[in-house]
Amino acid sequence: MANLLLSDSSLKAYSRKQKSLGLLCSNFLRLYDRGDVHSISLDNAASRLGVERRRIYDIVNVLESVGILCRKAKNQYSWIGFSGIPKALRHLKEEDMKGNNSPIAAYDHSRLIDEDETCSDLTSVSHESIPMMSKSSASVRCVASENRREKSLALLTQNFVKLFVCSNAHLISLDEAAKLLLGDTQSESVMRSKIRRLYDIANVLAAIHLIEKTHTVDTRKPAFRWLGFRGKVENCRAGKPIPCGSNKRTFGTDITNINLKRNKVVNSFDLNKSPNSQKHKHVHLEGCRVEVDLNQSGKFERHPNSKSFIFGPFSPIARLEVRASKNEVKRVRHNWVSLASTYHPQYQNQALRELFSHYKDAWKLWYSETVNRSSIQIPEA
DNA sequence: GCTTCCCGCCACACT
DNA sequence: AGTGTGGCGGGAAGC
Repeated sequence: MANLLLSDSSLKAYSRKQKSLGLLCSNFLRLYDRGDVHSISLDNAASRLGVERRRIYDIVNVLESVGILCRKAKNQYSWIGFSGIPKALRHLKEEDMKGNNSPIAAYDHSRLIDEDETCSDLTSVSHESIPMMSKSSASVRCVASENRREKSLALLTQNFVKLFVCSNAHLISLDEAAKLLLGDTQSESVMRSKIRRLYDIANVLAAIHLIEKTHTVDTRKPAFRWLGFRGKVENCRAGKPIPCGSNKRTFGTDITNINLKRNKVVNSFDLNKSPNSQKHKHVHLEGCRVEVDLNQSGKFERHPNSKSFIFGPFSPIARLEVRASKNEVKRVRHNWVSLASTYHPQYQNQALRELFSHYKDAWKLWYSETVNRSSIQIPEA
């Protein structure tokens, strides 16, 4: 089926870019993000987009995880749209607050939704789903199913999104995300395989502008920046051109990726703002890869021993955001405390639990020795 | 040479 | 048993 694309005479050589998951996702959205679409057939989507079903599964699993779609039945999905994202994100956050961090708790609701569900309220559906899961957990089949679910792209997506929405971090490197989500003691090949999945997820999330792919400032390692949902609904609606400033292709009428290139160099996320205002946006984002300028603002003092801490993915980097107001700085501090207090991922392997525990301890220490001017206490896990 | 990620095999789940 | 779903990793494009 995908070869239909290649049969086009205008396409001389194979190009991976033209078949990317991100591009396919954009076209998928363009196809279905219309007012009159309520139900989506995977077969229909695959044939209209000129790809194999397998690729559609990747997309719908990620989109469903962020509330854009909802599985209705075999081969059938309900279209919720971008308006479903805030609710889904809120749910993930609430779920995290309640301590439902385990991969199992972060259920795959696609399996559990009754066919009669309207999916109009993803949150309520989700909360119903969790107890259903535990009730049936005794069965062998469910154990096997859970095992599979633990590895699912949907769950990985949710946990990936949680890294941002539950910690208020807004820049996480690929390495860090992989370690947090997948563990760092597994074999090289397992890790490599899982990182492939992170790329898959990132490409879809980037296509809906929830994140953008970027690099860490210091090491130039690949990283993901959280753009969040705010203001994205209109800009992301399929069919609307991506404004200037982005090197992403603008989508014309061709829904099947032919002759269209993806450019991952620059993803404009704030499409109507100048570069300067984007800088400012970092402050306004609930961002915690804390772009709070310790050196220039003078609001924090760097502890002489702080360099000895290994903070892991949520390191309080020393780069400062000059324009951060006192309240913002205070809020950021509080966010970090909240992170340490509420983020208790249920890692399966001991080493990863220890790793996270180490990060957390390092953070507590750093916080208490350098910035703790308040009486906020970090409860024990 | 390393990173990124498309592709499709095939195991598992569902009907 | 047939079909749907999706984990997984090989390997090639891209850089």
